[in-house]
Amino acid sequence: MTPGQAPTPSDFIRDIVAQHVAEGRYPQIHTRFPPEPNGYLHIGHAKSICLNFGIAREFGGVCNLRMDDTNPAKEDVEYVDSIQEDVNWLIAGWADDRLGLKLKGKTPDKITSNGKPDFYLPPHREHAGAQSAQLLATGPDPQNTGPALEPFYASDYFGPLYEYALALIRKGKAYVCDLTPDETDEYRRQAKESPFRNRSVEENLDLFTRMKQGEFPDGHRSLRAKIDVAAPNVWMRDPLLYRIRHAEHHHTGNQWCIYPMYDFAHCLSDYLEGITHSICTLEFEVHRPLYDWILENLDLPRPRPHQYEFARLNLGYTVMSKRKLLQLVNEGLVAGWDDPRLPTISGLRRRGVTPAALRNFAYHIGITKYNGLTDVAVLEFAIREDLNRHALRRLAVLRPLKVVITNYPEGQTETLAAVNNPEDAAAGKRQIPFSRELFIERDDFMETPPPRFFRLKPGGEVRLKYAYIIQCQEVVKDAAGNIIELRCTADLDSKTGGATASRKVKGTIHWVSAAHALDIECRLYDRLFTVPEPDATGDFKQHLNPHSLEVITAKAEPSLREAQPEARYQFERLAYFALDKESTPGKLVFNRTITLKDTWAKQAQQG
RNA sequence: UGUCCGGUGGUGUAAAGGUAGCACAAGGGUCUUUGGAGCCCUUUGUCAUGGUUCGAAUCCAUGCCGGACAGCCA
Repeated sequence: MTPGQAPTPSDFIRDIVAQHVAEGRYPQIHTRFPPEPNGYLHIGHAKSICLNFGIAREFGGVCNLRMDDTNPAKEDVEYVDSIQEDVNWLIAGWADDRLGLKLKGKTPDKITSNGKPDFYLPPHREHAGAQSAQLLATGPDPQNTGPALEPFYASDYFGPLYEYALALIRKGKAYVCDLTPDETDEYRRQAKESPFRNRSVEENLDLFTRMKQGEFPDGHRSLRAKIDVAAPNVWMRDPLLYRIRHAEHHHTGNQWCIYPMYDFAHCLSDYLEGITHSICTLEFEVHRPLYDWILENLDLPRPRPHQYEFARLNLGYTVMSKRKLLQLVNEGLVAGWDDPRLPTISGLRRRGVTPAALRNFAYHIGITKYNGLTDVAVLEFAIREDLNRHALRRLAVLRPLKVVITNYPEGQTETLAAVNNPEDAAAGKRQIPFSRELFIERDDFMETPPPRFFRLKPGGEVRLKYAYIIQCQEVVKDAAGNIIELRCTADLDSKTGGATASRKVKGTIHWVSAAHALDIECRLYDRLFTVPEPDATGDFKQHLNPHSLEVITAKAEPSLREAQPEARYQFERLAYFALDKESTPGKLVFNRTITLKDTWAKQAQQG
């Protein structure tokens, strides 16, 4: 969907935000997108990005990008970098002016709000529009004197978070527990109080300080909220707030050996940044009472954020969990996180899917609390819709069959005008060479065709796109009986402007001039799995599609030599393609993004 | 098992007590120098049973079905 003409989406979360805006509840709407840097972003994250940035965009707000990095064991800067790149790519030209960033290295300010001590870290205000996206993607521009910006990091809040933990202890609302992990689980299951639950404030303070100082090994003590061990919601049964991890953190190094849990860190990170609407997926619904409890039990002087949940995306014929994606990558079942068969944002990008198509997809699937399975056809439609409007048309033959035009002079070449995009007159025209020897698609010829086969057959006529009507006179075979060449005659008056140009023939096929054709590598991708729900039962890997990638050498019209990485191409009558990052001038490599709809294939299949 | 959340054509989503609509998919037609795109048409739905009401997808009750959670992961 092109920016500006997109209809404004409507869903239950936007309804809530709209109501808050109407009530004037907040000076500005502030959302956030908080991935954990422990894997690459996928199309499910794209849904969330479109929601959070979309809301910021539609209601004049800001959306912070935040690394939710409270677990040093799983996180890595590689992921931080990829997340920034993917977010930047997806929102560029659409919501990049809503992107909330902060000055590099900045941590929350200790301020006074409404007469009380407070911590606060608002987005840097000076950045605007594409500049911020640029900074995010590539770091500071040497020509730009502006400050370097970076995303927010939950790990930048470890200091304030520690203070909040202390405050909870002082209020008698948190305690240090010596139970082992297994014991803790068992006690919680049985709704039993920890024997350490009623330690004095002084003892808790002492123990927690010593936890921080590194006196105890991993797992030997934890900080727990003192709520209700018999609460029906298990998350309220004295949940852990802090655990001991003697591990190096990608962002804070060796500064800490205690790390806050998600529940403690997330609500307070939202608060610190001034988030108004904290939107997450359904699995956090049962955590909401805890989210609220923590914020309510600290004396926070500014308005508290609130959490809202929506259903995560499930898409047919793929897997979405980071664990499974990581497994595919680590076991070499795909060629890295940006393998074009993966539903990762980087994979989709490499495959040739555009940000607009992804945003359009997000618009079409909507936002609800119903946990369903979205048909891949919806994604495919969104991709085709965008590519159809913008892709440049080119002629290429994937599986070549030689054709000789016997009445066309040997050695003669002429150039024919071809339309770049019938959907967009402004895309102009290009020249393509024609000569006596051509390649056509093997599929476009059948010696004994079924009824309604409108392509070339012995004695039959067909239009060569942008060129002549030809008639097949002779089928040449090798000793084994394979068709190796077709000898045809052309109606030399039938090209555009000619006497017989308007003659009606049923079929039109694509072609390339043999002498001028470029050899290009085409990577033909198909769905990664053979079943709609690979992870429904058993091992998802047993459903991998063995034919998810086929590499072929195709023959292409010479203008493709100038193919651009950011451009999209439609090889007419076949599919959309985009240049792969491994392409070089000496060896052009194209990824098939998606095939054209093929009603003939469907018809042929049905018999 | 407990807690929470859901259930509208094949799929995804609208309808805030008043004509069940949209998109994708499927089928048919039209057009076409892409069997693409476009345009037109068609099929298919409120989980069940009661209740409230002039009127229920919507409110209430019960039942049924599905999902999430029950990590010192997020």
